[in-house]
Order: sequence, then C-alpha cells, then structure tokens
Amino acid sequence: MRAPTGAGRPATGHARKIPASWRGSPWLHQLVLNRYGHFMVRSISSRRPATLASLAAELGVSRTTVSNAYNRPDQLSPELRQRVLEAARRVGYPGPDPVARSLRTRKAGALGLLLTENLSYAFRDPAAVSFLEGLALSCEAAGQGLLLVPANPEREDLAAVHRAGVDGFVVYSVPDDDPHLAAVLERPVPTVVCDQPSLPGVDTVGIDDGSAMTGMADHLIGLGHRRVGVVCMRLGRDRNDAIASLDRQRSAHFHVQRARLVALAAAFEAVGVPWAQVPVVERFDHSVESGASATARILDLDPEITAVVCTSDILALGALEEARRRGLRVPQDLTVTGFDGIAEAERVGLTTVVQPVRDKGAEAGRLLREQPDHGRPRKIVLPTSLRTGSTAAPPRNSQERWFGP
Amino acid sequence: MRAPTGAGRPATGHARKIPASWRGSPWLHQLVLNRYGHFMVRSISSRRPATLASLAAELGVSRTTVSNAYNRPDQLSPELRQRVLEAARRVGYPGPDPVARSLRTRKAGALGLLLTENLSYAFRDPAAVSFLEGLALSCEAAGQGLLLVPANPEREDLAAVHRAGVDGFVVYSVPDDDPHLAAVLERPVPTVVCDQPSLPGVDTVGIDDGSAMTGMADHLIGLGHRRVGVVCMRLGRDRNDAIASLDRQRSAHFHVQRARLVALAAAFEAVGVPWAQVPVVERFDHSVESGASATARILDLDPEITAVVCTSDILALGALEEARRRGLRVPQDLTVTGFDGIAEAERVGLTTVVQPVRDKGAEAGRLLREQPDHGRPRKIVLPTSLRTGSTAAPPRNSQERWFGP
DNA sequence: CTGAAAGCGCTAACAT
DNA sequence: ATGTTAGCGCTTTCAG
Repeated sequence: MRAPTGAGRPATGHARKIPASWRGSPWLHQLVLNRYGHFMVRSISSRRPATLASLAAELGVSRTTVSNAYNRPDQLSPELRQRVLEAARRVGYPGPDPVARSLRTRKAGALGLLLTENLSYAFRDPAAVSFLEGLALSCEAAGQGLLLVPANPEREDLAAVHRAGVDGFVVYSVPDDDPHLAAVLERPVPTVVCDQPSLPGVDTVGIDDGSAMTGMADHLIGLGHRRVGVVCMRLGRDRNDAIASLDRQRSAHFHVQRARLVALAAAFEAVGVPWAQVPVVERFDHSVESGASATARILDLDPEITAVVCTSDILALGALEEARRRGLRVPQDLTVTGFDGIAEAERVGLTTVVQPVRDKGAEAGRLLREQPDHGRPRKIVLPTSLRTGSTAAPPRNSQERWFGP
Repeated sequence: MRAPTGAGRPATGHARKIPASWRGSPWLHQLVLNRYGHFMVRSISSRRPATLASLAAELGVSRTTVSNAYNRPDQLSPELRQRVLEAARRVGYPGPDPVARSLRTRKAGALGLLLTENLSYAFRDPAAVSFLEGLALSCEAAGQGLLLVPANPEREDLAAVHRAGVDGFVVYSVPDDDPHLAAVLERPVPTVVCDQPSLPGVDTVGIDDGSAMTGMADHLIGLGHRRVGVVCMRLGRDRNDAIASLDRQRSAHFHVQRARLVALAAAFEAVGVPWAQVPVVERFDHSVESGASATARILDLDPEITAVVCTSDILALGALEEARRRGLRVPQDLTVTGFDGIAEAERVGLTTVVQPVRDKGAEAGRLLREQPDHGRPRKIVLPTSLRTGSTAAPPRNSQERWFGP
C-alpha cells in the first residue's frame, strides 16, 4: 500500500485527484432504499464511492480483511467482520465490485447465449422459449447468470460477442456460416452448440432430425398419403419466401432443416413418390402466419394434396388455421403434422414429433459447466418420439381404396 | 511498464512466473475453428494466452497502439493496424478481454433482469415472455446484453445479485419484501421496477391495475353477474393454495394482485354484492392447472356461481379447461375472464384485459438507458383495454329475468 | 500518430 | 487471524 498523502490525516484513499470524467457523475446524489423502505444516501457529494481499499484504510485494517469479510467469513473473527460490514453500510460501500472481482478471479459467473434468430420470432416460438427455460434453470441451479448476447441477424455486429463477459457460450441453432458463431469460437471460452451447426471439435447437443422425420414420414406413408406438401423454415440466411428447389433443399445452411427434408424425401421416394414434384415451401419468418401462407400456397398449387408436413409446430398451427379458413376439416380432408411438441400443439391435438427441448437447454448448460480438461468433443443426441394426435388420418382417396368395392 | 527481466531478450511479457493455479489450464491445448472451418491452435502449450501487452511487446509497439487497433481504428495507420491484427491472429490473441475492459471503462455493456418468480412458471407465462421479448429487443437495439440474474425464490441467495456485472437492473414483478430487490437497490446502478412494487424514489413502469380491473368488473356487472368467484395469483411469499381471506386480500405483498382484488371488491360491493361472501381462491403456482383446480374449488363451494374472474389469462385458460371438464358451456353456463391479453387467450376468444406487456419491457430498457442525471423518479403508466371475447355473456338467471314473463 | 505513466477495484499467495 | 505484495488486462490522459 502506498504511503498516506498527508501526515496527520488518515489514508482514506480519497485523496486522489478527481479525474475530469467524474464531472456530473451520478454518485454525487444517488439515493437508494434499503430493505426496510428507508432512504439511504449512497455516497457523499464530491467524494468518490467507497472501495474496498478506502474502507480498509478507514478502518485501519488491510484490504484482505475487508475482502475476507465478504468472501470468507470464516477467515476472520465475527466481531471484526461485523465492524467491517457496519462501516461498509455507514459509508455506503456496496460490496466488492463484481467486474473487478471477475477480472481478478477470471470468472464471470455467467454463460452467454447466442440466439441469431430474430428475437421476436425466437420469443414467440415456445420451443425456443422452452430451450431457454431449460438453460436458465440449469444456470440458476448453478448460481450462474445467463447473458443474452445481442446478435441481430441483419446487422452483422460482432462487438457484442467480443464484449460479453462470460465463462462460456451456448449457441442456439444458427446457420453454418453465421459470423457471430465464428466470433464466439474465437473467444477463449468453452462453447456448446445446440441443434446446428455440427462442427468438428465443438461440443453439441441436439436430436437425430433425420430419423425423427423418417418416423413421421413412415407414419404418413402408412396412413396412405402419397400426395403431400411440405412447409419448412428458412434454409439460408437470405429471405426466400417461395418454393425451395431440390438444390436449395440439399444445400441448406441450416442442417436441421436439411436433415428433415432429406429424410422426408428419402422416405417418400422409397414408396415411389418423385420428390421433385412435391411442393416444398420455404418461409423466412418463423411464425403462425408463415405456416398459413405457405399452406395456402401449397393448396393453391395442388388442391389434391392430402397431407401438409410442417417442419415445426408453429408452422403447423398456421397450416391448421389455413385449413379452417378454407373449410377443410382436419384430418378428414387434410392431414397436418408438426415438429417440436410445444404445449399449444398438444392442446389442439397436433400429430407431431416431440423433442425434449427443455432438456436440450439443461444439457447445454451442464456440458459447459462440466468441461473435462481433455475430453474429446461431446455430441449429445437426445431422444424424440412421435405423438399421434388427431390431425393425421388416412386420406379420403385411400379410404375409398381400402373400403371400396 | 517495468524493466525487462533479462538483458538480451525482448520483454515479451511471458517471463513472469507461472502461478500454481495455472496447472492443468485449458489453455495448454485449446483448439478452435475459425470462420473458414479451419482449426486454429489457440495458444501454445506452457505459454500463457496472449494479452494486449504481450502482443504489443512482440510487435515492439505500445499497448496504446494495440488497444487503438481494436477500439479506435482511426487513431493509427491502416498498415500498422493490419500488422497488429495479423500478429494477433498469429499468436491467437482473441482481442481485448471484456472483463478487463469493463473494469477500466466502468461499463458492463449489459442490463440485469431480476425475475423472482420460479423460472419454470415465468417462461411458461406468455405475458412474462413477452415482457422479456420487449426488454431483449430494446437491449439488442442498443447493443446491450441482457443478463438473467439467478434468483431462486426458495433459496435466498443474494450472491448472484452482488456478482452481476451490469450497468443497471430491471426488476420484474416481485413482492414488496423481496430480499433480492433490496440487494439490487443497494447496488450503485440505476434500477427500474416493472409492475411491482411501487417504491418512492425508484423508476417504475406498469399499468393502472385498479382501473383496468374496474373496467372488467363493470363489464360483468353490466352483463348481470352478481354471483362470482375469483381466481388470483399468489398474494404473499408463502404458499397458500386456498381461499384468501379479506385480510389477506388487503394486505397482499404483491400490489398488482391487491389492486385488482380491491377494484373488483369495490365494484361489486357498489352493486350490493357482499365481498366477504365471494370466494377468492389463491394459487401459488402460476399455471393452467392452478387455474383449473381453483375453479374447481369455486364451483364446488358454490355451483350457482355465474362468472369466474381470473387475474391472469393463464389462470383463465385453466378455468376454461375445468368448465369443459364439467360439461359447462362457456359462456352460456359459465362466464370466464382473464387478464393480460396473451396470444393463446386471443385464439380461444377469451374476454380479458389487454395490457401492453411487450411495451413494458421496451420502456424499462429505455428508462435505464436514458438516465437523466437529476430527474425525479419516473413512473410510467401504460394503457390497457378491455377485449370482449366470447367467454363472457349474461348469466342464465338474468336472461330469464330479462326475457321471462 | 505513438508512447509512458497511472491506475480501474479486487483477490490470492505467501508471510506473520 | 490478519497483513504484505503483486498483479488480473485493459484504457486513458497527457506528452511527444
């Protein structure tokens, strides 16, 4: 500690010159309420806020002692600790500065979450919200914070990734070529990617989208559907609210969508349905309206279609809406299926693939927390199941075939 | 900078003794992928990760220059900047450490959100999620992070509040006596409280719960309802899944619930309904099931009840479920109303009070960002509206009175 | 346009 | 149980 600046006066730590940037600081007049509803003056005007050092000086003890009073109560006598805490309260010392502590301990006490999707859609998608719930719960249980890192898909602003003071990142379902993801990977902290993309050397948690969708396809094929349409989410970072060509399907930058489409194609081709003739309508915005408009497009193109397969429940909700609008009964006139297993889908009896979204979040958190020092990349694949609701049934034609003459 | 440790060797900053805590550090073998999908060695074994200082030493320039290369590109020649950035890439310097930067600049670049509600319920409540959406969007627009501060209502662990490196706090709907809130108010950063509690000297954003509920009460009274039951959310920090006494209603620690109940009571008493005889059933968990079970309780107590007023849409969804279960047609046999205006409520045609939940979040963010240096506490009150759906109609008895002989 | 000096506020290792 | 020492990694005046 450096020598006191004046002889007869205690080294309070306040003798330093006040920098120009201090002018107009809110410190000069901040009032706060304590837990009893009483006002408290946070700090005295023209005096800097107290720091651990100033408090130590005021009390005539060392910084360690003050620090210990907060962080290791067992390292000092209860009386001394009490004295420290009282003095702190008196001078308005709010306790150790979290940022300074983080710098020193090299722990931020928080995980970062990178959500590249437009936030409005993300928060309106119960599947994403459930993921968030799982992750948040897992963080809460570990006493860690969860930092939502601002990553607007439009503006390519990586600064937020660089500024995030976190101990690790969870990346939720971003395209292969997302620049934010690249920035995250350059940060020297562990990272877990959820759903997509799958990167060598990076921990991952997801499901087997292909086989899950194969299950759904088989279900529909078993019911007798051959003339189907598909509604899918965006396949690239560009907006393409239109039919997705075979090429586009196969080269999608979102491997989750890609895998689901590929599985569908394979299953239907296997029973003689030429996939090139199946309308696959893509929507950039993940919303109920998107599902409705895409379904409208499909039915306009081919009114003979007996089943609309959606790659998410949200889209399927829109498909149901469009069917209602057209007076098509589900499942008698039209079969509709989803993917995810959100609560509202269950309430309306949607036939869908259920995936453990919440668990994904929890797993991601766990993986980040249990960083093995030298383990190979971990790839967690969670199980899915098919929920047969009341929105899928044999197509009318096939029923005629089965029960006809 | 201190003198080089050795004469003939450049001061690389790596000559320092390696502390014991370094043993087994992940630095020794971290691999990462850069944006082109290539592997990159983050740092060389037995060597500390590069810092701004070490990079500067390596390049033979000052720390300022390296710092400027990242933070003020206009302060140095493009060539030099290029050289710096290349060297950084070469040695695996990930850019300025965010925590150290925060300490120096006294900006964390993030807002903290304190959600005292059990997270599972919070994330299952579309109103809370919409609030989060509004807040997150407002943060994103400002390039700020949003830190979910772990605050388990059960364990009273204030450490997380103390450790949160944020520039301000948003507190969402907590009881008057929440210890986490007290801890937040002791932190020397601006704070905005949403919904509750209302504290002198603290900025607030909310709605006029009393008059909103009065509007709903008047609507029901106008329809002819006199025999009603109420389902409300928790009124205190203790679990009380039962009838709430008048006393409990009036002394609720959640002023939002209190205001709504008081308004209901006043309106119905004004038309001669003795409030003491109105069953007000409280539920601790905010869930659809709670709404259902509370409604069941009410109908068991008094099957003659014609309307169930719920203080949230989630609870009302449960009431609808219970009505369905009992074969009661809504609104012919039973009127059900909600509060919030969530999307699903709209889809099922619930009669409810619509409040601008998303705007609340956005306002909270704005308030925190636009801290006037010496303004008086700001109390933002957002408008609400009554949405008359298809779940409220005159009670059967009253219809008989109106259309009978 | 570049560099030297001066900390931001704290904790951890090592004494005493 | 308490103190001393030594930075964590960075930005920012203020001089050149």
